[in-house]
Formats: sequence, C-alpha cells, structure tokens
Amino acid sequence: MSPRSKARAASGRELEFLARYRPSEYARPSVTVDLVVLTVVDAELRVLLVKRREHPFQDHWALPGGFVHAGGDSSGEAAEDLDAAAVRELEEETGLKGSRVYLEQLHTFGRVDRDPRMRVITVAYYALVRPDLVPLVQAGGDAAEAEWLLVRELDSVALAFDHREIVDTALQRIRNKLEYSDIAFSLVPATFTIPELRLVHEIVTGTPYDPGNFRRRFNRMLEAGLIEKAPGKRLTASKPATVYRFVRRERVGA
Amino acid sequence: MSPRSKARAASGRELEFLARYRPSEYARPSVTVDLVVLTVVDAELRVLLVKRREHPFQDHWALPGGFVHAGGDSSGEAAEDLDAAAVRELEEETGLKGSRVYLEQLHTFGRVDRDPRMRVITVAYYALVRPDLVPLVQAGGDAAEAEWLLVRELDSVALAFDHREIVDTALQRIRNKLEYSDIAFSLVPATFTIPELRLVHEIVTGTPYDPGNFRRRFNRMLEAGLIEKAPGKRLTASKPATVYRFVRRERVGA
DNA sequence: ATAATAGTGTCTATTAGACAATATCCT
DNA sequence: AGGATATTGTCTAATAGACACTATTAT
Repeated sequence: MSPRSKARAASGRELEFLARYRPSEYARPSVTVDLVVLTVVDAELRVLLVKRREHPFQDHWALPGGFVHAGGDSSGEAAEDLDAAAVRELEEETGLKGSRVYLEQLHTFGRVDRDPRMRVITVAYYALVRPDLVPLVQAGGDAAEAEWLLVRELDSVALAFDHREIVDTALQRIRNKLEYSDIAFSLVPATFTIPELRLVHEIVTGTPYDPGNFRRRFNRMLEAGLIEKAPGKRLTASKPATVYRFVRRERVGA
Repeated sequence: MSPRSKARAASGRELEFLARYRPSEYARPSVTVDLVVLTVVDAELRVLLVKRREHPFQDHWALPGGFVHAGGDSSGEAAEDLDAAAVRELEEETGLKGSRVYLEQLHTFGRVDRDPRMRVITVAYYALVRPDLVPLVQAGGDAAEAEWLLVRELDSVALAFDHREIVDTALQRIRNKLEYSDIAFSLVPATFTIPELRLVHEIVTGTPYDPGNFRRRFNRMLEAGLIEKAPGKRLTASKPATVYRFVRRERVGA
C-alpha cells in the first residue's frame, strides 16, 4: 500500500477561490456501505443478513449497511472515510470491533435502478469473522432481526436489492484470495490445528484437500514464520493434532 | 461474473410506500469517476493526465474524470450506471470508444479531505489502451490540456488530490494481474509478435524476461486457443518474428 | 487391541528459471 | 558472409497432486 498523501495546505489565491465555490448543479446520489460478513461455524460457510422491516423489500433478507456520513448536514454526524463508515456499520450492526475482523473493500455497485426509492451507490466491503467471535454478535445488534444464513442455501432465499450479486462477488473474491493470501486465518479461532484450517479451505471452496499435501503447503508458511506452535490440545476421538497460532491478525482497508 | 439481478416489479403496498418516501436527511456526497488510462508507447509506460485550469490544484496534473450523473437534477442528464459513467468520461476526455479499451473498476476512494471543496467520493477505474489507438486520443479531447506522462517520472510531478495514490493502486493491480490474466493483450496492437509482448511485460513490471522461457509460457496460451497466427511481418534489422493475433478483445466492468 | 486420525514419505507431472545451441532473416 | 535476433533445447529446482505408509492417541 502506498502511504496516503496528506491534505495540502491551501495557498492564498486558492483560499479565495474556495470561499467563492458553490457545489455543482448535479444531483448527488446517496452513498452507502454494505457489508458481506462471513464466517465458518459448524462446518458451514455463513453470511450475516438482516431482515428488512420496511419497504422496499420488506421482510427480505439484506446485507447490513447504511449511509456514509458525508458531514455538513442536519444529522450532526461528522464526515467519515469509507473505511471508517464500514467499521462503524460493522460495530453498529454486529457489535464486533473493526479491529478484530478482517475487513476489505470489495467493489462499488451503482446500477441506476438498484434501489427503487432513489439513486444509491453502495461501496461493498467484506468481513471475515472468526467463529469464536460469533457468539458476541448479538450484543450490539440493531433492533433488526439478524441471522447467519447458510451460503449453501442462499439460492432459496430472495435477497433485497442487488445483494445477491454482491454476495456472489464477495464469494468469488475470497475463494480466489484463499489460495494465495492468508485470509483463511481470519476464519479460524486464535489457535487452530492444521486439519481445522484445512476444513475451512474445504468449506469455502467446496472441494476436498489431500491432508498430506495441504500440510506441506502449510509447513512452508510455518517455515516463513507466519505461524508458530501454541500450547493446548483438542478433545478428539483419536490422535489430537498439534495446535498452532497465527502471528499477526486484523487489517482494514484494501 | 454472476448475471445482474433484474429490477423487481413493485407490488401494491410497496408502490404506496414509495410514493410517500422522502430521501433521508443525510447530506449526500458528490460521486465522481476517475480514470487511470495507461498505455505503452515507445517502450515506456504512460498515463494520461489532464492539466487543471482551476482551483483547487490549479495547473496540477490530474486524472481525467467527472461526476456520475445521478439523474433527476437540473442538468437534464439521465441517470447512468457507474460503468457507463466511466465509459462516457473516457469517450469525452479521450475520444476513445469504451468498446475498444480494457476498462475495469479499480477501487473507491473517499477520504474525507481528499477534495477541499466538498465531500467527493470517487470510483476509480483503470483503462488499458493499445498503442495503435493512442494517436486518436487528441480528437474528442476536452478543452483541457491532456498529455501522456511517463509513469517512470511521476515522482517529479505533483498530482492533484489523491490521484497519485490512485495511480499507484492501478499500477499494483496491473502488475499483479499481468501475471495471471490476459490484460497484456490490451497493451499491444491488434497484431503483435512474441518479443513485442515480452517487451510490454518488461516495461510494466520493470524486470527483464528470458526470451525462451517467456515464449514457452506464451505457447501454452497458443495451445489453449487464445492466440492465432496472423499474416504480416515486422520491418526489422534481423530475423523477423512471427506475427500473432489475440482472439478476443474488449471488456467492461470487473 | 483397535479405530481413527495425525503426520511422513514417495512418486509423477508440471512449471519456472538459467542458460546453451541452433535457425532464420536482414544488410 | 556476418550480425542479430528468433526459436528450440537442456538441465535443475520448486511445487502440486495422487497415494501409500507410519505414528500416536482415545476408547
């Protein structure tokens, strides 16, 4: 990532210009952030959805999300960056601290008729939540009914707006990224075994992995120092696997 | 890509609701699209920039771009999708038909202070232009001065807003994507030789490629049917290379 | 002892990379 | 003929995948 360029100090003539400036005559669309919050619990890939109470799409499942605070309006909310808006919505709708999940901008969706009320452009993010944090999710929840639906069964559910398309885009992204990045560690508890990690891969991609070969791939990360052994054992019906711990965690932005 | 879900027909009660609906009290940010238009000419990676005539950042180089038409305003412009806005801006600022270049959404930038006038969120796209189309670029140009600057020399140029960050993000993306996709064919004329294609890779990534090994990689695509031999030869001081042609071209969206 | 799963080893095929050797074309 | 570059070939190392084998734990 390149460092963000700092805001410039305005010069004399420029300040003069800015004082006279009036916003354009173009109508401005509303801008929202929507979140595809994913987790793997009980060997199932799940996505967090909220039931809409109002039209349009009343009683449909929808992605959690909300307006980006643009600042300078009657709501009294300060302006916020997109990433900040995503983190705020995540915390408001799930109670999860942004620092505890993997959060990344996904894609921006702006089809003209995606919202029948008005022009809404949404910046979609996806979040990966470790299963051990899932029980905390109720807490901060909005009044709205929220539920982890099985991604596998999404075909039989009508999602609001273009949210199905957004979910599909997120799935593509994580399935792809699973193979060359370390996002899998964001879908597993703080400590984990290799078979557990393998299971996450299998569930997300929907294909089985050879245990031996998977282990070898994993070992290369171990040697690279991304992972270290951790104390503890699993309760199991047979030989328990070694427990590991990922060294770094968390992230925001792209 | 998943097919876009069609707009739903609204039901009776929903229509009633929509009729009563009033947009939210939140201030709406302006939304723009900005384009990172790249090409390779004379063995140099270049980006198309326009010189700003007005404050802020007067006389600075900036990415071509403009407002997304949201519809329903006094400008009389119809609402348009994001991709459509990108294509329109491309055509307005360069004269290039969207169907003739590779165009893909890059990332959305929304730092609060990225524009000192007001809150502006920009959806950035990048475009790859074949060198044989570059001479056509003047044509549709705006009044603004436009120029292909060398990416290599961008450090000595102060770009407007956060446009440097956007360019850097685009460069990262294409350097990465060059290795596993076929975007290189969008930076080369309709017919090309393997050494020409190799040169594009070398210029974009900044590293030399072994001719023999590169050829082998290329041959796999040939066998996959992505490429076919084409008639014609190059004028050269030594043995001329075989000329090929890419089978498909163009694209819009992500 | 046995079942079950963790963990190791082996073999093959594919691919990237370094580098040498040959072929073909221009002047 | 000579120079230059295209094109082919060879060798090595790294990696993925299929699959057999051994080790360790719970019951």
